[in-house]
Amino acid sequence: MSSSSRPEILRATRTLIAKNGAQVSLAEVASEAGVSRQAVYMHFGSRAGLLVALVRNMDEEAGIRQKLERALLREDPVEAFRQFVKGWLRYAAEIQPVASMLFAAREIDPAAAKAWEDRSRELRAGFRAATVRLGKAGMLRDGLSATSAASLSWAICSVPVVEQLALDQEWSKDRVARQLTEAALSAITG
Amino acid sequence: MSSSSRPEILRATRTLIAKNGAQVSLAEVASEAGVSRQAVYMHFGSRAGLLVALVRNMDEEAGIRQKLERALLREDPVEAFRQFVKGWLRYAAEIQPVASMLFAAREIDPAAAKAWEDRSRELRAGFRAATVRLGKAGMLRDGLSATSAASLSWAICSVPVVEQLALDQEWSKDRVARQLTEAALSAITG
DNA sequence: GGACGAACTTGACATGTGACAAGTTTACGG
DNA sequence: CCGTAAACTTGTCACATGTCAAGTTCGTCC
Repeated sequence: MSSSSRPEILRATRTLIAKNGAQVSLAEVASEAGVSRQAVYMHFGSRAGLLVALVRNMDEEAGIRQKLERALLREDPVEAFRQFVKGWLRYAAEIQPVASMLFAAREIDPAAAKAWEDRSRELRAGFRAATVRLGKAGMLRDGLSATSAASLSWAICSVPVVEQLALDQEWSKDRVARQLTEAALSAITG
Repeated sequence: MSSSSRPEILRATRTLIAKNGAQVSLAEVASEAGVSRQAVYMHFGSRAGLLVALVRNMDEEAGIRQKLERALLREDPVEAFRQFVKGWLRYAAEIQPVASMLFAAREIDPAAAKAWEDRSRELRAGFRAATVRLGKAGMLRDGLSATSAASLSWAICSVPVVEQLALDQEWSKDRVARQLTEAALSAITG
């Protein structure tokens, strides 16, 4: 058995979440993937583990990391920040259903909490790279360090906010991305 | 049986959440309240129903609605917005554990989703009262209606953001409130 | 070709949520 | 004092998550 059913399980999960939203049981996933329920536990340990793996999988498929790193190469620090944030927000809107499930699972599952924490830290590091450059250009608000500005802008642009806005205003993903980008920029610059 | 055990169940829930966080089963709650598990279902219908009732209960106890309405009485629209938002944020930090549980429950429980939605609408109306006045004073950013500004600032000041920042930065509740207030204000004004 | 190990299956069990049915207690109005 | 209705109990069931144990089926290495 050289081929693992892991990718098949991930595919099945995505299909079912796309179809049914959060109401997806692991038994359904297993059935859709054509494996036993236990196989899911073998590969992913828990529901949260499956969601974490799914997010990572989507990250890689979208090449989001490279895209965001490329955004940071811009010379103008403001443009670098804008492109970075906009890139993240557009992607955030896409993964929102899965990310929200993970965010919710975090409440009761310590493993999910840790996974979310790790992911947050990574992204915050990206935001920080952008805010450090804004700081060097003397553009951050008084009393705001690059680190604090990174936390602040990251929190403002996090998945729950994107979700909330999408529901509230029925804005397009693009409109949400544009509005939040400008909001984050004004929030941390003078 | 003139006295209902409803308040007792709410009290027990609060106690247990304060002690154990989100890992609280309804059986534990019932036991702590000295009633049967079914009694909890009689009064609140579901786990989500219990959380909704608990949040409403805390709202009333804190008199948050009156406090926020009072903030809106300020003459200066900027000060009214600041006081309103700061008032909300300080309270949000207090109810954060319960509110986060409700937010998470929303993913799988339609009743929780609706309850959250209702609550959001109420608060957004408050934000809107503040942004309308900013709009009349010509202080909103170009292309931003009072309604959009309300959604935006409300999303930026929502419970998950408060939670994220508190975790990220280990800022005090007050510091989170101050930073987010200024962030929201800059985000919607020119 | 036979032993070994990884991937996977079947089956069982513990715990939590939520629904349902059939009782019991208690206050209260007639 | 009796009947009724609300509040509550006990007991049971379906279903989801997560864990454990004992198989089976492969490919692979010697």
